[in-house]
Amino acid sequence: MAEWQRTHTCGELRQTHIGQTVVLNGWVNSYRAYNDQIFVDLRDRYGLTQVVFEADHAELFAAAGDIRNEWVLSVRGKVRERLPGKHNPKLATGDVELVADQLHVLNRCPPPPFEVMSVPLETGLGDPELAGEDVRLQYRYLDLRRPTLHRTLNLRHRLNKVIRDYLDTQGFWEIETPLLGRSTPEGARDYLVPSRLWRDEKTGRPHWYALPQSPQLYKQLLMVGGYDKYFQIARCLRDEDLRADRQPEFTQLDLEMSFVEIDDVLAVIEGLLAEIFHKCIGQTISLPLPRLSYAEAMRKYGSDKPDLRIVGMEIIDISEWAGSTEFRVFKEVVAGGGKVRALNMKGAAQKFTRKQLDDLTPFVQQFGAKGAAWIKVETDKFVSPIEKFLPASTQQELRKHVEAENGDLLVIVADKEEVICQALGHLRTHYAEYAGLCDYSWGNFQAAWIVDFPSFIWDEEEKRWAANHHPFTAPRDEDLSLLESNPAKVRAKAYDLVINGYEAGGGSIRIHNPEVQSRMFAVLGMSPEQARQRFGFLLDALKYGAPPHGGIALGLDRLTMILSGTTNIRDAIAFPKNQKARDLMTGAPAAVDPKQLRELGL
RNA sequence: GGGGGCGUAGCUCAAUUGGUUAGAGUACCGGACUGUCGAUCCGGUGGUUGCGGGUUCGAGUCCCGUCGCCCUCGCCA
Repeated sequence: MAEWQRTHTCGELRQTHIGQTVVLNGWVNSYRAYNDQIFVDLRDRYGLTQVVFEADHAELFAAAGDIRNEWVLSVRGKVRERLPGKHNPKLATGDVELVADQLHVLNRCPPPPFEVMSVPLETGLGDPELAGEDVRLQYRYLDLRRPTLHRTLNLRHRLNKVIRDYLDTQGFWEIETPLLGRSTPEGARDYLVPSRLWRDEKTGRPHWYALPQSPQLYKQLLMVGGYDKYFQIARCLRDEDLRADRQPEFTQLDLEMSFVEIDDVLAVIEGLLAEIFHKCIGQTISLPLPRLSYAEAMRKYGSDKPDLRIVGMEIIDISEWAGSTEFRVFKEVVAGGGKVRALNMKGAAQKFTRKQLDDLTPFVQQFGAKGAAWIKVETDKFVSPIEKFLPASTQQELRKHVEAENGDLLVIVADKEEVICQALGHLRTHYAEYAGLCDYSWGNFQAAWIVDFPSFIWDEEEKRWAANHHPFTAPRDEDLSLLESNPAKVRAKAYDLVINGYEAGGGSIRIHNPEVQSRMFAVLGMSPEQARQRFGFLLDALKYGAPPHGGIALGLDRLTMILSGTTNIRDAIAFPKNQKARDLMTGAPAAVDPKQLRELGL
């Protein structure tokens, strides 16, 4: 071992080490210089240790005077107990300090573009004056030194390990699938990779691989291949616009099982989740998770990924009541086939000023609604701009129907059903915290399954039915007969895992019957020839004895984000891209050498 | 592609109604200091107010354009 190499980490030294000569390696977190002594806090992945340089060691002391933040040091010295009253309870190593007798500067560091220095996690003070995210992304290797990111990536490591260990005990095999595949239509935009060896004979242009949006097709083929319990921690790529919880490349736990129905898949994932919560963050979750139908989620929460941390803020259909009132706006919407629904914010009436109530209308207009009516419910009356249209008996009926109590605030939107869901759903999440009807503190995890999704949604642009999940998702057996006659009513054997308002995963039971698969393509307006051209290999495979099968994929970046308590997916990824899909550190995407392009025929 | 927010010192921010030489904290440089620990105290360096144009006696501030970053709608089976 080289003399500069560490014998201990910076989070390790305790009173039991007093008197020992040790070597620490690490980065300078901060330094405090006096006439006759210099304190340096040395930081590594494991913690922070105070190093003291004393003036009686003249040469060493002079060298230590040059030390600046983020230098990489090796310090040898003797561990000693701190002076009485000088112990630092904020540090795990705060009872001791290292008195230096030898210093190796392993590397210097210019003043960094932003301050990395961080107070230890155990102080709970967090990172002071965190620099802007774009600067931190440009110097990601510096940002990664912060203990917060160390902690998140450690959590992510444990998540991966727990998944592998648990699924192994359940008999799953981890199998890799190709990154270079064939572009298939439907779904997200592909990232394409040109082939150097193959090109189109007519145009001379290269043929293309597509990077996987998910290993969907391969995992179904593995089922046909007899690998009845498969999983993979797989990178997926989609060339679509980004969000706070979406990256162009992301990681999924991809999983598939044969000879199963919905309950079998959900049971495996519930077992895995319990293990994850227990082993990654020391929490217990109660099983089984609640299941909500898509229809119910939309009706009560206006969303297929409701945040169930919000309580006392449900949407209630009041169409029947509204249609019978003398208020023209309501009557006309109901007569025209629309709906009227109210969001009841329990006990929130007094929190909203007149201005804030007036601002509800522009808020819902973002989602296509014409306006929002509000009612402050008081013991003996309604306070509302539409109060004059509602005689006392009518008010009484509404009060009873929505179970309104003194102090509740009702927000009413009359429109097409989708518009109401959008408007009131967003209203619910947007105002929950202000209305005091949610607990967003870390540790409150509300998970649920959303089931019974519709198989199809109408694509207005293309004037055809489109697969809501994907075209291989099996319809519920009892809905098969509606496939041709009433596609809108067909429910899929699909399920989403929703945690705290995020879609953490989703999957389905697949179609294993070629005849059903053909009918499915027909509904989607795809001719047998088209289907054959696009998915021929899968259709062939289904013919050659495909077992009934189904699976799920969990978004591990999102899961890490949720478990670590951040709302930014970039905080859960070591080297993320920004909102325009750029890597600010490497500068990707970038132009390439024309020679490379010529080789590819581009 | 649409909507919103932001852009001032290396970093985090301030700057009254459009009005004097654009300030502070931190980092950096120099000095002081016998135990600090997000050290403290004194002094100093540091600015094309993202960029371009316009209005005005006068623009960090108002207008137009443009670039960048964030949030969001569309999009993401």
